Amino acid sequence: MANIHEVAKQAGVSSATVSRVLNEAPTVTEKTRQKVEQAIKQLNYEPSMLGRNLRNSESRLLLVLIPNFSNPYYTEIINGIEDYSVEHGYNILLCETDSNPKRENTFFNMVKNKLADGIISMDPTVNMSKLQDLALDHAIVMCSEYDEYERIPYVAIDNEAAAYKVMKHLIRLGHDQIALINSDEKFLYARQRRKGYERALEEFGLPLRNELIYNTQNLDFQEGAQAIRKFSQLERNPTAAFAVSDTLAIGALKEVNVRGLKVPEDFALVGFDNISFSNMTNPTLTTVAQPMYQMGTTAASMLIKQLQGQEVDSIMMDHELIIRESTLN
Amino acid sequence: MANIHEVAKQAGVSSATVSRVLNEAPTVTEKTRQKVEQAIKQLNYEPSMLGRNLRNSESRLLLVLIPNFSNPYYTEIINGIEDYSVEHGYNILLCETDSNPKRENTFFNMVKNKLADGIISMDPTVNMSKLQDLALDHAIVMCSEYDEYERIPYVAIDNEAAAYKVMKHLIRLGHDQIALINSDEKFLYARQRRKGYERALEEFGLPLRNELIYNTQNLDFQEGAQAIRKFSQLERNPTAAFAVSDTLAIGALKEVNVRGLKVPEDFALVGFDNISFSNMTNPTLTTVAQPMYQMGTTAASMLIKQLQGQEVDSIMMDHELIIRESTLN
DNA sequence: GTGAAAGCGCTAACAT
DNA sequence: ATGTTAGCGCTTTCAC
Repeated sequence: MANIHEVAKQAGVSSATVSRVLNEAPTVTEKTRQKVEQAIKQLNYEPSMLGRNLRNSESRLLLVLIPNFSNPYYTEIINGIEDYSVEHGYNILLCETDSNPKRENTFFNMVKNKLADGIISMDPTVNMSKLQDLALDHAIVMCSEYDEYERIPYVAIDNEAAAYKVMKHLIRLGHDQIALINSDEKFLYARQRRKGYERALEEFGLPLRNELIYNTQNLDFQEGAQAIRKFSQLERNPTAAFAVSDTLAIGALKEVNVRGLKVPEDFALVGFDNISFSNMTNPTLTTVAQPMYQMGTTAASMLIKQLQGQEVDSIMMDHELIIRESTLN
Repeated sequence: MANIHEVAKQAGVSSATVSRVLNEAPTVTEKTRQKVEQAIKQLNYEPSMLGRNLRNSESRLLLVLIPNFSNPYYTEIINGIEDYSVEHGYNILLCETDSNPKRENTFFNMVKNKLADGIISMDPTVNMSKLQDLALDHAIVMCSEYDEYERIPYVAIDNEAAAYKVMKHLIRLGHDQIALINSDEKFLYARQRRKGYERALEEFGLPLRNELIYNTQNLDFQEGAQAIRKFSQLERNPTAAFAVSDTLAIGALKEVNVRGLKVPEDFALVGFDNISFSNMTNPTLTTVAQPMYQMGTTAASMLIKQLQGQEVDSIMMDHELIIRESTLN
């Protein structure tokens, strides 16, 4: 592969001029530009990003941290990030951390190493203090999950309000024994959704029964099914459940079906995230939708603004309760 | 952020020595090494990959091309690629082409530009001739979908044999009106699976009815549902369908349910890919499993071997028919 | 309007 | 065992 000097030689100009043509500098004569462009074609030349990046000390690469590729929740957000970034001359590198600190470190180092310009973290398991250190002299944005102390700008939804809205919906349908299938409460969103759950109970004068709250290890289908099995051992069974993830709700739905109960007649179910499968289950699943694509574009725009030296503020996005068959009355 | 020279100065050595320490060269005295390591700590130094990569003219970054993030089919393969790559000192960049030639070009250029070392393409819509051009002087491997003319090494399964196996299973259950929900036959895998479908019909003496073959635009749920609607208008309805993707099968299942037919009693259904959700549907879905994770590690190992200058051969992996509720008799 | 030359941060060949 | 030096490919200041 030819380099800039060979092109310069071929065109009978200096490498500086070739560089000017590449960067569309306005000072180049039309004639020179044509000579250079011809040489570029002839030699099939492609400028090396590596050289350019080293010189400019930027890589135009953005890192997107997610715990794993398997959760469909992230796909639309990623689409938003990708579209916005590409449109603004950045590429994104999707980084699966597997909640593995070592792996996470690799990605942090890429930023320190100048191999990437900034990070959008959607990983709830991220090492917050390390991320904050990094944020001291690098562009960082959080998406969905965020820093409670607000030292890193984020885009997210009001999880407590969303959970409250779900509960209100179920309570209005007449349910008074509503289970919560929550993820590990080390995650901020889990704590927030639980808060919304509890606030609704309180406001509607329903008792809080701790045995109706099940905390899962992860968001796999199996965990949702496991929650239902656990609840079935109670003396007084719940008649509805709010799962903080569609994947959990789908696993729960499966188990409820297996047990011969009818949804929504015998048991009502609500998920969270509005993943595409949630509309394919039988019955279809009531869930909370976040404006995922828009969250993605917003996060990307915040990051790129940071890279341009601007200050950015955190943003709360709207959410929406989507009522489907699993909670019809 | 400090550079290698400042570290050298701080440690009272030359930058070459610092480089030696960084690269664990065996010729450095223990004493010198300690001095250097201390200086590195003091200055909080991180070597710049950019400088290193430029010098070594490699980026240790691998591109993985997929048409879109939304298809869960790819996740396990990607996990395999990622694990193997990271273990061998490479990072992967997940590239969504959206079947968009412009986007695709961006990624090809990254390889030409030395921003990435090689490509694993899982995109059936990839521009094969451009990819072949690139393969002339760059490391390329295909996964799942491949080059019919075998100019680019691939890892894949025997699609025709898999389709044949599915059909044999359905025929043995007594079905003689079996529909095929196929994707666009511009894709090699679609042509191969159709071939298996037709071969089975022929070998078991069943007539080929063209109206029982529905070609979809994409693999969305809706297309699967649409296929069922189309079949329902026929005078003689099929009693079973083989969908070349679980997503299509799940959409079809939904529509069959909506129409009040029972699966598998009234209608049998088989998918392809064994995505995790295929075991969560009601009834669970019979499908064909590919050794996805292993396909990923294999593809990555082939690519890295290429980068090391070795010749590699294409590999056919095994597949397995997983019989679940949707085809019980 | 264009060229010469320095330098981004690193590594490797060569010299000591 | 360590230092000196050149150069990977590019951009940009400074001359002209």
